[in-house]
Amino acid sequence: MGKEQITEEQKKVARYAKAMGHPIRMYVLELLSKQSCCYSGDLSEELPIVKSTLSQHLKELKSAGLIQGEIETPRVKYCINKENWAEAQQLFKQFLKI
Amino acid sequence: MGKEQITEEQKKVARYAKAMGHPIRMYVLELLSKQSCCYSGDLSEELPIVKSTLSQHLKELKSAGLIQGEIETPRVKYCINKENWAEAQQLFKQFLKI
DNA sequence: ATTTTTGTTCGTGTTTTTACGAACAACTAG
DNA sequence: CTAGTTGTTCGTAAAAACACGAACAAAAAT
Repeated sequence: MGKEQITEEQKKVARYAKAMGHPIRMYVLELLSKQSCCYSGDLSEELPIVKSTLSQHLKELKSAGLIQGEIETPRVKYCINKENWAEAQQLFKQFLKI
Repeated sequence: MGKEQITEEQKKVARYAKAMGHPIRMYVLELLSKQSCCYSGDLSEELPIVKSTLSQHLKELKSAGLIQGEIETPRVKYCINKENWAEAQQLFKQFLKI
């Protein structure tokens, strides 16, 4: 077994891909990438999961850097993290050669 | 909590993304998408994992439909699954709007 | 000062993922 | 027939992902 050949870029794409690797999270990302923002409650109404589970998925997307949350008491407004979203677009574009 | 709003396309992209969601698998996919084919042994030499673990990752990629293996005794030649790779390209392109 | 609203966090349990080494399978070479 | 080569599968273990309900937190409304 040789030395590590895996690049930082590959790690980054893998990290983003992992965050995208669940239907619920894909749904959220697709929605946010279209309209840029929404409230957690709106998602909760549409999706077949309890709010605590949704909260976990949003946390996962946040920790991957793909979204960000802003408190607007008593609600939380979630938006695409534009900077990282752009990076993800770029990385996937390169990777997929599209 | 409302009805299931998640589309089949979102499930498909999530499935592909999940398969891409590990650095080792990203490495393999990127290599195969460039040169179309390679032997398992070549990968094993380059990557910092034991062969059984590599075999598991290849199995995962295969079950996601992104690669396919062909026995060339005593070796196994792995290639991109062109049809599904094209579908993945298409789906990500749509999803990322790139 | 309560109650209500909106989400997060915590505790729990189940399932899946990841990784390793040993054992096995299939075919070739000596 | 016995080595050797190349990968897969099996057995195992540890970590992470996923989902739920209960409890909690923060601010607004009554």
